[in-house]
Amino acid sequence: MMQESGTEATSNGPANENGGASVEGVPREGRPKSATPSAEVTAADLLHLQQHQALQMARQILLQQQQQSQSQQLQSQQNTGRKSPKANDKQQSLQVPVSVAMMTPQVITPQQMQQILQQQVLSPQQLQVLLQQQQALMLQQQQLQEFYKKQQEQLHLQLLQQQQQQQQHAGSKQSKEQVSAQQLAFQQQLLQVRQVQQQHLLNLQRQGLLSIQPGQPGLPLHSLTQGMIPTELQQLWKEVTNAHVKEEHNNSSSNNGHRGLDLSSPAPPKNPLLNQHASTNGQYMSHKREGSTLEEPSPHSHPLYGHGVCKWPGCEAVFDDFQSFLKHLNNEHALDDRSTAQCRVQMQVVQQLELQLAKDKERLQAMMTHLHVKSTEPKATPQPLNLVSNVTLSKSAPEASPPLSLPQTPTTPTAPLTPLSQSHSVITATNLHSVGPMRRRYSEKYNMPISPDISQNKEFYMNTDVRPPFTYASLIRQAILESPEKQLTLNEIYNWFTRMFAYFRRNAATWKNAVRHNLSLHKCFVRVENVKGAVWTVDEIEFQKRRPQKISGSPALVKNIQTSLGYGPTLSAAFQASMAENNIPLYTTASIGSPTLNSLANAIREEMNGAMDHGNSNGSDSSPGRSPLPAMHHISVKEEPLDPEDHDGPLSLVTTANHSPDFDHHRDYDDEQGHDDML
DNA sequence: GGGAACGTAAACATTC
DNA sequence: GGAATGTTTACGTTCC
Repeated sequence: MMQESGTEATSNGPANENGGASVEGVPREGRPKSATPSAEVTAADLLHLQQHQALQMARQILLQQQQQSQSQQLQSQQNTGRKSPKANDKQQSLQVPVSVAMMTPQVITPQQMQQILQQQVLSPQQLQVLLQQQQALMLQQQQLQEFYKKQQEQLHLQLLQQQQQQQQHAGSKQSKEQVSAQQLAFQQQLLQVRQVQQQHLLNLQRQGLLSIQPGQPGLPLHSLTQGMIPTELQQLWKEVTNAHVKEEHNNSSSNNGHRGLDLSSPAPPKNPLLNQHASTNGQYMSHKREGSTLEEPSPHSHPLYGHGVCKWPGCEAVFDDFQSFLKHLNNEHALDDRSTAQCRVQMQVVQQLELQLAKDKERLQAMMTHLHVKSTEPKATPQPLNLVSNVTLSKSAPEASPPLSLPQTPTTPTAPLTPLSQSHSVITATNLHSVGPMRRRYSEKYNMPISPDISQNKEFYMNTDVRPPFTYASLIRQAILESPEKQLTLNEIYNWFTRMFAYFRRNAATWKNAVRHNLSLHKCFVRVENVKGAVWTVDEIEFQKRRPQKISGSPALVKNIQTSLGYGPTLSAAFQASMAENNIPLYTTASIGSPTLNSLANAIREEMNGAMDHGNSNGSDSSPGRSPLPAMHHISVKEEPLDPEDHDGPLSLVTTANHSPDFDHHRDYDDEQGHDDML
């Protein structure tokens, strides 16, 4: 009735339980983004801490150097009495900008820090990796510190020598040059530290440990991802060197030796960026080809120009002609801090996308591997015939729950392990979400048990909205037989459906009606009045009786088994080609797992024999046309040429086993009559 | 092509 | 009276 749709919302059991399952399923994929920023240490924090430590250390060293130099100058001044007080003031003024310059990049406002904290939340794993790399970096800094100490000692020695010279008659100019040279060396070392930091940071970014949100070109990017960008370094260096230059100029000295360093000079705008890229990320140049954007692009195309729109991130300015765009590009997107930051952002975006792509590729590969499909990469390996035979058999006897197969159990919802059919063995994007009617019905045919499949692919069915390839009758039976008392109320059957299959968590009106319809329609389902109401049980005899067709008695199947090495007529050419192209080892021994072919064959033989023995003692349910005996003989015959190294062999065996009668009945039903159909 | 099994929809009755 | 449950019929599809 149409009331189903109305009752679904208020449905007692199914809706509640279903809702619970659904709710559980949703947060499963949730990501711990809700963690409070203050509760976790971010990469930015670590980086700032590290930078702060390094700069503090460097500043102290510089201060010590300058203080030493200053004290010695004072000493020499006191000794010689030549130095004027002005010179002393200037010498003091020298150290101030250095200190300021060293401190400036470390200044972060609380708002910025909060922004950083909100954006740069790391997981514990990422934090651990980050800490390890931070430790390595700190080690480098320690080495650098040792180097600085050595430098300081050398400087001290030189100053002592200089002092001796001064005592003789030399002026203080040489001392200043020595200090400048030492500071120059220090700055070079500092640059190296920065480069190491940047490289380290980029590595972190590449590893996904540090993600910079696009559209935040402010301080987080400015001071975190780049550590200290070249402009800052230039500023720092300029302040240091200009002080010297100024002082030396004031002292009428001409010493341009340290100005030969590129960074010391106010370089034209292009160079710093290029240098920055070259120094911080060599790959960036090749990937982004940033230099090309600064160069004269080809007249007809430009990476940043398309459809009359500037493709610079966040720009989207429209231009009538290319020249206007070029003018705009050179004017609006010239090299400055903003453009640099935007480049960084874009680099982050690209890196994140690449990372995501790599992850998705890996996931796809894992999925394909799990599904025994070799992805989209064309394979020249021809598909063995056994595969084709397997497919044929699978199609002929689709529902197959191999009693010995598939030892692994999926822990994640990927795809059903149990071979079911050609359409379910190979999960594709189209059939994964098959929402149509059950076009493939397997469990009903040949009395294949569905319990192995359900148990093995429980996670898959529970979490994936894919229609289980079983008939309603089989599912109902399974639900009932899984119950402790082998009886369930209708509502409990509903619950089982919704609990076990994500697919049945929707369209309840349809499938519930079908369940009721099946319960009433099939004689195998017996309604029993119970204390707590009516319950449904399964009459196994009737259940086995229901299908007087197929498998053993099916000439087609027998033919398929006999000619299992041939291409089955039911196998579409396209599917064959696809299988061959993708080298899909559907149910080879590799997919089966541990059992060797011989042991597998023996096991199947034993199962068959046992089943036949069982069936011989109970011929009540056997129809002449359903005897699986011919199939058994075929199995034996097919098994003969099996060679453990022959890849053609096992599949026929496996497939035969796959659609062999209900082995699982041994386990599920204490072998009551699970093999009746076989005879 | 026919029969069987199955899925789906629906009408109707019964029970709670 | 409404919802849940159970029965039955009809029809289309798939498979053999």
